[in-house]
Amino acid sequence: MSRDNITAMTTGRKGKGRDSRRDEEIYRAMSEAIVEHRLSPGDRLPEDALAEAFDVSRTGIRKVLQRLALERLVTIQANRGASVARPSPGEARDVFEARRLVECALMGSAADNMTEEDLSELRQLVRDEREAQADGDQRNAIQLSAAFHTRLARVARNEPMSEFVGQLALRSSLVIAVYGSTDSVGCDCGDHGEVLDLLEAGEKERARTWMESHLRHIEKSLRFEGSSEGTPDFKAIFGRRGAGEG
Amino acid sequence: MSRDNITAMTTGRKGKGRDSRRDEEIYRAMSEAIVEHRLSPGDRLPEDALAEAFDVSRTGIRKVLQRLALERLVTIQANRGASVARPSPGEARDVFEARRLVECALMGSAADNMTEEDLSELRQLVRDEREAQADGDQRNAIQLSAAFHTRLARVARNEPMSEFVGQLALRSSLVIAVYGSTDSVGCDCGDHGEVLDLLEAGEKERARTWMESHLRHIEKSLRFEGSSEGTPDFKAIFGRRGAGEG
DNA sequence: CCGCTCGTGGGTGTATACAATTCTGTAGAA
DNA sequence: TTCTACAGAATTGTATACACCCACGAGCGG
Repeated sequence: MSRDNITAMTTGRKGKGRDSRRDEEIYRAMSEAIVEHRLSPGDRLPEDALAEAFDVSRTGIRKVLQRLALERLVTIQANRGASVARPSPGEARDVFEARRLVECALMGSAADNMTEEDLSELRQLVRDEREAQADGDQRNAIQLSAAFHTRLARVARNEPMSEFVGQLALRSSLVIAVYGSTDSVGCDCGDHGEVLDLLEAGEKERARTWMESHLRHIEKSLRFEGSSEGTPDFKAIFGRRGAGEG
Repeated sequence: MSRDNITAMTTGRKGKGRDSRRDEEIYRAMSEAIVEHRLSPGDRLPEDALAEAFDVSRTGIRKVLQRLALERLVTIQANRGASVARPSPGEARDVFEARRLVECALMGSAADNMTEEDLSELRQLVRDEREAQADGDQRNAIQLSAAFHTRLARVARNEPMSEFVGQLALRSSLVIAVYGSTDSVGCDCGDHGEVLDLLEAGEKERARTWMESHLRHIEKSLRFEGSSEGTPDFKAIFGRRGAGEG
């Protein structure tokens, strides 16, 4: 969809911010851009430029950046500003380990609480994701994959858990942006539809093991070579020249 | 990583805020006040008053309030300001269900990764908590109980998970503030030291079941009667005609 | 006497101004 | 030529000012 159109609509008049949901809009736009890899890890996020881009003052931008920082999608260094987070290999490992623990643990109550509406929405997401992959639209595919996991977690009807999974899924997109090979997203690690079949059939244990191996498969496809932690590795930065993103 | 010490060191000065970590300071002070029930659920948190209390401008206060809101410790209503969150019964259930899922799942790697230092710090927390309970210092006891669970989660060496547990523990303190009977904290639900013994002995499964029953016990001690969400139900408040209690 | 409308005040939402800090580029000296 | 020191620019951190919104209360009409 067109984030810019939405922005334009709500900004109809450039007057004062009567619209208190503008922050949320900006947050969504930025996190989506990060998840879809239109913003790459390490990219600087100057407040002024963002403020001008969204036609708000730095105040609003700062609020969003702080939130993104709490969610570990951006990194804020004191007096040096914000940039898109670049997860370390350790962070990457933690994120996927957490996902294995949490998402697998949720399969039970997901099977118990699955409704027709859940199922239909999830199957739609699977179709969209397949289509995106078929079209080679990696950006959409990544975003939809994360959306699937997040939506699936919501079936368990536990808000703290589903929110946590949502954050982990977002962070995973960052991890894949840094360490992922081109097909890390889900091409070769099976289809998300499979787990829906298992859940629909009430096969909780098999759903759990499916999710476990699914996440393990993604994690194993990551390539950690040559990225030292903490210090920005100029090797990767110089190598980034030619490729916008893949 | 050892910036906490720096924060503590710089705490002495109350002069002008050239300390850019003042936000963190304020955050800790406020969350601690909430956890220790010095601030009660529903209490208003006007920005001006807080700004004066901490001797900063509203800007800094707003930043902290937004963070606390993201962590569900305070509720921010548009144009109506912030107040200490008042978890609904549903939220309370979700929080404890999430804790059961997550904290139990962490027992395995906690047992694997437990070090001498972990153990000694945890045992110290247990001693402090016992002492607080013996002294009838409920505030400290609550805070220390939450600290124990948070510290224990850190043993699993997974930052996203331990952060999540930390947030859930904080929210639990709020839940107890609203629905807890006086002894909900931990008087009668066993001693935290027990799980340390189990973990030290490598009894993963027993540690898991201990944690499960521990959390279930706390949850069962909650009293949900008479506090409906949002609107206080005046039927229950004034309708003492039919109610046995009077 | 009760209900409705309008005015006022407390408090939040946003923008802007100013101070502090970091980074960059240049000039000078060994 | 190279390293260091300093100055300027750019960007963030913080405070303040002003506009807006909602709640409460007074005044008016039914």
